[in-house]
Amino acid sequence: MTETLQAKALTFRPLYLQVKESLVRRLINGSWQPGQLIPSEMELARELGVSQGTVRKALDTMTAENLLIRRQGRGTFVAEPEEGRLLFQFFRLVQDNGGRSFPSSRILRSGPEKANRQEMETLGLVRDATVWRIERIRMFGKEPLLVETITLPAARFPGFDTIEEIPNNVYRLYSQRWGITIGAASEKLKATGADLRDARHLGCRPGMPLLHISRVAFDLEQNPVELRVSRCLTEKTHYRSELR
Amino acid sequence: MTETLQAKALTFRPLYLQVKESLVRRLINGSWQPGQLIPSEMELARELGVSQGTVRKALDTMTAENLLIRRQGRGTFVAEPEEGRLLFQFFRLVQDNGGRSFPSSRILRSGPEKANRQEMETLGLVRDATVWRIERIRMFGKEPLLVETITLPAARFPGFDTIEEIPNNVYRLYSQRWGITIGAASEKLKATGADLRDARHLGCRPGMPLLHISRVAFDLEQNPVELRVSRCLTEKTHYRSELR
DNA sequence: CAGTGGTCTAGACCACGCC
DNA sequence: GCGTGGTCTAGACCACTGG
Repeated sequence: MTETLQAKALTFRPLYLQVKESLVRRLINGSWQPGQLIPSEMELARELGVSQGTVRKALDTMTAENLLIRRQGRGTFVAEPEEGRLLFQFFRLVQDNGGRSFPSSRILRSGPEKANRQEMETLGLVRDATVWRIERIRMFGKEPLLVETITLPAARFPGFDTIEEIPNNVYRLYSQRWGITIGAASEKLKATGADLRDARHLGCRPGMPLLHISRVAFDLEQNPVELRVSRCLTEKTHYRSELR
Repeated sequence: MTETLQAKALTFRPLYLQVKESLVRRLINGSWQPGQLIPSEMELARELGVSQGTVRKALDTMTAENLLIRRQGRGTFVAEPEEGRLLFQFFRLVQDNGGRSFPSSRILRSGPEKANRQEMETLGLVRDATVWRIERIRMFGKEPLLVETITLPAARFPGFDTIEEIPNNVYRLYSQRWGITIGAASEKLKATGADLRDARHLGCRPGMPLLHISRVAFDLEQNPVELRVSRCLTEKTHYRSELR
């Protein structure tokens, strides 16, 4: 770290941010795997040639971003994509009765396609780029909850078409198979009426009000890597948003 | 602060949290007003008999909760309810074209009522408690955006009925008139069809899909103080949710 | 009991805003 | 130039975990 000391007053970057980036790089390039115990503050401080306090500040900001989990007396661990509570970090649909179970999935279609205009724009693709497009229904027990379309840039997910069975938890798959960690997402919500396809899949009448959620998910480097459009029944379920 | 040193190993509370609570109390009881410059870290440290670092940690957590705004070189200020960006902390509706202007309001009705079941439960009221209920339309220019009902416990907002004109920004009113600062809110979103009343006010057909948002807002002590139900057209507007 | 993260302190220097 | 918050360091002690 000492050799990267900045020129004074120009392009000042705090040391702890440089440390943080160096550590995030280890997450990105996979040298630190999800669930793994990382070295202690003292070890990292020695290794990087900075004080323990500076390492701590870097680790604290990463913890605040849900990249790490710190446990007093045990150590600092790489957060697992969608484990435990984190499972619900990106899943905001809650049953009205308070239950927060996780819906199962049934794949409708899956395969390579040409990106449409919306996909090109949100995922930053060139014209006619290939994407993997997955359509599935998600349900609580036997009750259909939503139908969704997931779009992935084929270039970032090579060999996706060779996956034998697409799991319910795809973020975990992205991490395990391609080392892609979803760090943030941005959702746009609208109310819309069910079209004929929605109605068929969800077992409702056409025109039924649906919650339309379009999500762009970003990797640790802030690149958009997934577009997901969900159309959701909200008779027994709602979307929960906490404003802080 | 020294006289409140805790008994060892029992009910351990970090010093900086005690400091934080002591400072939050100044916000609650109004001795620090919105927009005001508060004493510097050094002054607070001296006054409370702790180190500057401990004060800093307290101030940092309060800043993270949007209670304070720190500006290097200038000082630390009490956040103004719904000022600048904070205006949009609790306003998640964005125009599809990217505009984030703030809709105007037209009051439909306003007055005292008996709390209904939902209001009793979410606001923690006794049976037949009096509430203020305000109904209004909000619009971008001449285009109706939503109709909403705001419910306030009369006990927490004495004299609300004497307000000559209810402003667009009610959170600022709560703060100025009753010293009640909204610190957090929780929203439940559903898709629903417009009823006859919605249709009349919003100028749409009955059955039109609407975004139904029901919000409970909390003061700095985590008491629920406002229930707000909004029914929103989403043809040119969407609800934005950032997942981090 | 050793090792980890969590808290607390004290002091130095830096970047920023304002006069 | 001065005062503010922001960074960085070093060291001490505390609370928690697991062997």
